[in-house]
Amino acid sequence: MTVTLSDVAREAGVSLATASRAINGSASRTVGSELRDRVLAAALRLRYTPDANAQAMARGRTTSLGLLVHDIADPYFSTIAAGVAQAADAAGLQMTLASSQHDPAREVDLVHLLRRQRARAIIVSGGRTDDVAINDQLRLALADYRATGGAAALIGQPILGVNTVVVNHAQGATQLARAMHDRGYRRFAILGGPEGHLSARERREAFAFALRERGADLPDDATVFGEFTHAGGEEGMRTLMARGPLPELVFAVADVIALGAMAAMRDAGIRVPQDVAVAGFSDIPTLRDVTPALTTVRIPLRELGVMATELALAEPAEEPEIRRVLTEVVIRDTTPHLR
Amino acid sequence: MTVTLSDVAREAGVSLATASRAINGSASRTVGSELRDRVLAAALRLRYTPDANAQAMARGRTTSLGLLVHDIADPYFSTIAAGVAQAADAAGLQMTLASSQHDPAREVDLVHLLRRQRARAIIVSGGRTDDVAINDQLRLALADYRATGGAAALIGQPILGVNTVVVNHAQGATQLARAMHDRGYRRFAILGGPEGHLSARERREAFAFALRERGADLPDDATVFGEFTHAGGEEGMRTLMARGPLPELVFAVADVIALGAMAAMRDAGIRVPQDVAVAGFSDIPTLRDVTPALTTVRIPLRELGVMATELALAEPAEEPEIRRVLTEVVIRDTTPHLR
DNA sequence: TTGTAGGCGTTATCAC
DNA sequence: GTGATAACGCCTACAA
Repeated sequence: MTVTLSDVAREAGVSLATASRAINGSASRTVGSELRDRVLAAALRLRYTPDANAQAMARGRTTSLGLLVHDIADPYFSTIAAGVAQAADAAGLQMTLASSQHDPAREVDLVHLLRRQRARAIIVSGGRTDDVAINDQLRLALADYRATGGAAALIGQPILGVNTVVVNHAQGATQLARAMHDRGYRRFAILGGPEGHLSARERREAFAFALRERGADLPDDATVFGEFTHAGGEEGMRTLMARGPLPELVFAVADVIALGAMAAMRDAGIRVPQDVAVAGFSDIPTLRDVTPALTTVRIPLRELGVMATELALAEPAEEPEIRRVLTEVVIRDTTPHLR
Repeated sequence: MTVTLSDVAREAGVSLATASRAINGSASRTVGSELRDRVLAAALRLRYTPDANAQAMARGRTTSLGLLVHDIADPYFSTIAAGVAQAADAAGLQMTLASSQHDPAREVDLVHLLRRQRARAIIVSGGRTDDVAINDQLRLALADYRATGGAAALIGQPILGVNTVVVNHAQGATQLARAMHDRGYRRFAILGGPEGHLSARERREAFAFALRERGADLPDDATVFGEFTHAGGEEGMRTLMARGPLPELVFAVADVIALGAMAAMRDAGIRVPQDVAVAGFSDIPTLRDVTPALTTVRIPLRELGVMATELALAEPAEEPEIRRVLTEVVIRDTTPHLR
């Protein structure tokens, strides 16, 4: 049914070894041009394709790179994925994309799965939570993977002894808080995402700290927790609206959350920014189509994917390598000067 | 370095065969519970993971499914990908995502690549063009793939003798044209995407035909061609604006194009819908965050991915199976009643 | 139920 | 430069 290299060798009248070398161009050995042409012609005639699995076994390594995301339909991840795809392609690797659907346990399973496939590298792009047990499992799974020759990189928190692209959320959130305070905002609410989500926590805590430093009003219940999704933003905003007097500005720890909040306000007839100002985090590409244009903190998402890929593929060093990425406040139309 | 099944067998004091059966649960043979426990314990102790490549070779099939897209960062494709990921997961398959970056030739290469990997199934989700040579190559590549036991499905045009999910673009475009005419629009322009892109062509021709049937004004140069991207929409709209009197309504053959057009108009100070009405096609999830809300023709994208996966994995029949999907006009705020 | 042995398609190590 | 042949890690008749 399937044409194998032996078939090609027989058809070309050469040995299996020669056929292999002709088609694959061995490292040291070289094949005479006449035989090589005969082999290539035979391969073409028989419509032969090498079996990547067999090659993987014989060579002891594959050519695929695994990318773990929380949700591929989320522009945050699909943008990172585009970066990874680009870098992987440049490195001659195929990308295997696995989605954990926001389930940390599933993420661990997926690392194991990728290890079974003997993927050349694994990139974990979704943020971690403060669940110690799960983090240990993930750390262990990655350690096993690396112990057997796998290369790994994370995007997010460097808590696992693996090469990591660390995004400086606190810096961006701090700058954002100050900029908003400078614009005259004093009463805030925060759509904080999941309580245990580390990046979300970093963003909201830095934001809150910077505000309090300025003496702004930020009661403890100013933060509403919820899912790291559009729906989570809608729901959080509805909670805020039901509560009574609206804040002057709502800081959502992620753009998708901010967009959900804006949708909820639209439905409720609340105007942005006239009635409430809004700021997000990440600067997903979607924002270019949103009006009023959303103020946010820019993370270079696509570059994140590229960097993580490079980091994963880099020569393994003693110490896990950490690459830090700065964030940048981008002020747009949802946060005009207030007074 | 890597722990193999033989190691586990030795550690457990059983034969290779028994270890294999214990860990994998063979079809017919069953393993005594005592031995099984011993094997499982040994595997755990040694942190053994089966080698998927070796299994693939021995079994003659893999557990991965390839998805081809034009651009993973495009919400159209990432939504389809989410559907495929979900269905693939339900079928116990891993998804390998490959992006052709809108290059049809690359798409053909990727099919070959996936064939090398012996992927269990391939789904080609990007629309085809009218390039006969490329289409032949793709057809041939898929035929080769299927001849060696691969399962394939397309989303788009059924021109390749493969199971296909066919979207009825013409129907949606026709209904849209009529609905817009009913609302009083008479002067139109079309942002038509790439000239040779089949889905785009279907949409714009059906739209134009339905309009002319109603006697609406649609000069030949009413259609501006361009890339199937946001940037393509911006550029097309700029061309339209430079041309002189604006049409009453701009029909973009894809939402991303429409969004690009709206961005260009925003920059130019042209108001939607007061100055120009806009309609798109696809109903990508992004639209929920766009204001004014974009009128469009809904394609059930996520379901498309699920259906294509099912179609690919379905029992191979005599005839290639065609599943037709209807589209539905969704009128929103960018196209109010005109007169 | 358990073990033995051959085979899956390539690559790589040796001789020649 | 070319050709046998032994791995690679696992599965699965077949035999016991």
